[in-house]
Amino acid sequence: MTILIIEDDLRVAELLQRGLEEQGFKPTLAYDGVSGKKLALQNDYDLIITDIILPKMDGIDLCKLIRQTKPNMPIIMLTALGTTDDKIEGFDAGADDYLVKPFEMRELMARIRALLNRRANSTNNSTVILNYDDLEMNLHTKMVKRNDQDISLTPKEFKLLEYMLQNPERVLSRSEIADKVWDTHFDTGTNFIDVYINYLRKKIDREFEHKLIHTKSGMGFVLKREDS
Amino acid sequence: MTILIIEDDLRVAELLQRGLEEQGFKPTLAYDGVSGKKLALQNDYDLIITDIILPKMDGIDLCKLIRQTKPNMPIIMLTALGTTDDKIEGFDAGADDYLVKPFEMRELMARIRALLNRRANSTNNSTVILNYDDLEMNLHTKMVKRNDQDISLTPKEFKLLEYMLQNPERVLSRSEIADKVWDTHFDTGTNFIDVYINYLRKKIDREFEHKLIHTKSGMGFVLKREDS
DNA sequence: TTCACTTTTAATAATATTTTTGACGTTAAC
DNA sequence: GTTAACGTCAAAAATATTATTAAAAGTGAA
Repeated sequence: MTILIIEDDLRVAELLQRGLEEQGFKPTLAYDGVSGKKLALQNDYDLIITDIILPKMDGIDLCKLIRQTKPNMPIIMLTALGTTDDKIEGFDAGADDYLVKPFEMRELMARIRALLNRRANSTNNSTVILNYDDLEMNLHTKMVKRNDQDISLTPKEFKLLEYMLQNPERVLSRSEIADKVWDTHFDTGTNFIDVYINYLRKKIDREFEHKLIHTKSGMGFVLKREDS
Repeated sequence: MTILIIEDDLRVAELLQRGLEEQGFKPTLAYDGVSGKKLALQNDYDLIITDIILPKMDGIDLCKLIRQTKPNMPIIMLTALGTTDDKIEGFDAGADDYLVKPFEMRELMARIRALLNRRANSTNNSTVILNYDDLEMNLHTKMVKRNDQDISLTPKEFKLLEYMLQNPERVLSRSEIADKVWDTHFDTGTNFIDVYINYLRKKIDREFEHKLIHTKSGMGFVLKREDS
């Protein structure tokens, strides 16, 4: 979960950054309205936290601008301006929540969670994602990641890994793989499956501490967490 | 817009009722948790405002119960309990917002509007400007910019890029592109999509350091930030 | 109609992927 | 321990896919 923090007070910014990191979020900092706007429009954050009083462009205008292109972006205003008029101005600009400084970090976290939960529920997630350990395959976008790192696969590699992810922790024999991934029922006499397993290992396991693809000698291959 | 108010303090309940009616909402009142629950589950309100301290069933349990069957129902907690722990308990129960008494009616109204707007926005998408990285497309003026530099596209180029901007970071197959951009369901046997991708690359990527259009051999094309 | 521009087609060059091969390392049964 | 069978992996060969042109065909405004 990535969060953009737009805040010119360094002390507050760093406090927020640390707090969010502790909760497992990935915060990015911007110190003025213009660079905040640029970051907000050019990247896909899950949430934006902005101060109102900022150099170059204030949080109200910034919020309106972001709303034009990203009407669903969750935005929290976090500011010292605490009158009801200030709050109404913030909400009218398109803020989803408004918190007055000084605030308690725990309350901010609760409000962030409430906002993100709502979005997770409302967006119709029809994308199919296959998961195993820190390996992730999105069948809709055709993207594969391990530990949040993009991995590019060729079509055959993709299809093989897809089959393994559909059958995790199960030993898949060569003939079964040939059947399901290559649609071929006869042995061509070559070891093309071994070669492809090797390609996958290079891309998926080589750079990582714990391996996911294991050989069961005489039987086939398994996608599995630990060696056994 | 119908709103359910669950509040046992008659004075507050009537104040809310009057205030909401003035703003054009149609409020319904419940004076204890059990009847509030019954109303909430049997009717389709647009929003629920509930106190925490209530006869028969408290607002926390009530909120959890409603969430089980109506995960997207906007719920605001409005209560005298103002510690951070109270707020966190409220949000954890599934509240979308939490306001401490005494409150200003105008702030409550602003928060109600923010909550309802967000729901309205999440259903109908009326974005005028499409963004990805430093690429920007204005559907209204038909202007395309990269890094603030104007780019002129032909109608087909524009439609293709629009489709890619609507599906960033997703591999789009040729047949899908043919479907959505050319409205053709059959393979003409020619490589017109490749030609158009090439046109787009010339205008959008050629002069820039980091490329945005990438080929996934055997799969299709992606609009994406870094190479992978 | 002509002109300027856009779209489509098609041929060829450039890349990428898939398959085969074979040398070498491991493993497990005897 | 020896020795087949099995597994690994780099590289070559065979295919398949994609990029780049240029030219032909279509389109709409003056």
